[in-house]
Amino acid sequence: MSKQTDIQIDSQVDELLKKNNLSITGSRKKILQLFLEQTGALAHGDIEKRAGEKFDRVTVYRTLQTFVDKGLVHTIPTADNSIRYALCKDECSQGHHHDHHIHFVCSQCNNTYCLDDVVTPEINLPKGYSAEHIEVVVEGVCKNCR
Amino acid sequence: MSKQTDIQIDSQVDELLKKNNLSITGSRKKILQLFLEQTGALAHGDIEKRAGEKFDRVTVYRTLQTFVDKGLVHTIPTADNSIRYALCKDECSQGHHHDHHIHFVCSQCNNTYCLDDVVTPEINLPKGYSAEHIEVVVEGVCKNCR
DNA sequence: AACTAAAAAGCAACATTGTTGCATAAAATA
DNA sequence: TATTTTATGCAACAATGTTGCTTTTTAGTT
Repeated sequence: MSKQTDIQIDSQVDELLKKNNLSITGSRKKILQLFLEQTGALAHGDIEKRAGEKFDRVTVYRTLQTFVDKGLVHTIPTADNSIRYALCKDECSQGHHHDHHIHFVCSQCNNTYCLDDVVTPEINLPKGYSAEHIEVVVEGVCKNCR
Repeated sequence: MSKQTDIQIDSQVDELLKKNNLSITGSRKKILQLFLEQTGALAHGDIEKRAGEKFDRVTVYRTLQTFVDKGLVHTIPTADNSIRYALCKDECSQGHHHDHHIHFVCSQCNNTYCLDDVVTPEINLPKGYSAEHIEVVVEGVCKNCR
């Protein structure tokens, strides 16, 4: 994958927002850019920090919520009370989430990755339980930290 | 499984605390009792409510932390910023967690269950990643709500 | 049973995180 | 460019989590 120029990212951002019927605003562009600029997932706090104190906290909350509602990003549950958000891949934005990949949290660098090629396994539930969604989060050491 | 009397639960609580080298105090007994009295997992907030405003919030935080440290309870990651805590089964308290079961969150009643009989599956990670712990959370409808 | 050292609980103050209503500003549409 | 719709910023608030310190309770000892 070749590194994109700023201009390329910028137009990619506009396109993504349009595709999801969102008006193009400063905060949405900036936050979406943060997601595109890096591989892992971002917590609300990360975004506030990296946005460079340009946006109100409320705006960040509302923007993230909008992105989740529109299917642009998905949430990743954690055990430390800080939901992570990650960009959905192409298949998501069509309306139904393609949420069948697993997530990986590195215990060293604390980065969160979507392992898009690893499909969630089948789970055999006891009688009476029915599954709507399966979330798999693997904790360990990532390829950059070993 | 037959319903236990209060006295039975009470002595079970003392035993559990002793086994984990914890001094026996009012809040620890009460909180442990809450866990034993019900099947699912509890969030910090649940405990504050059910304890009947008897304990300081700080005490609840510290007690839960102690329980996690000693391996009496384990945490369950969620996507709504409210960590759930659940009692570990016997095998845990020996020192190393027997954390190979999956968790189930009911989208109707919002209860969280440990499905102790459902073992976490093997996950084939990409080259370079190594797993230390695998967490599986299934969301769906539980046997009481369908 | 009383004494003592260690540990936990309670309290107050604070820090962080998340929410709501409303006025203002910016974007989309005509 | 004017108008409508939508998003942002601000202020105030609510909820959640943390820290230091004093008082109380527990467990061990005499």
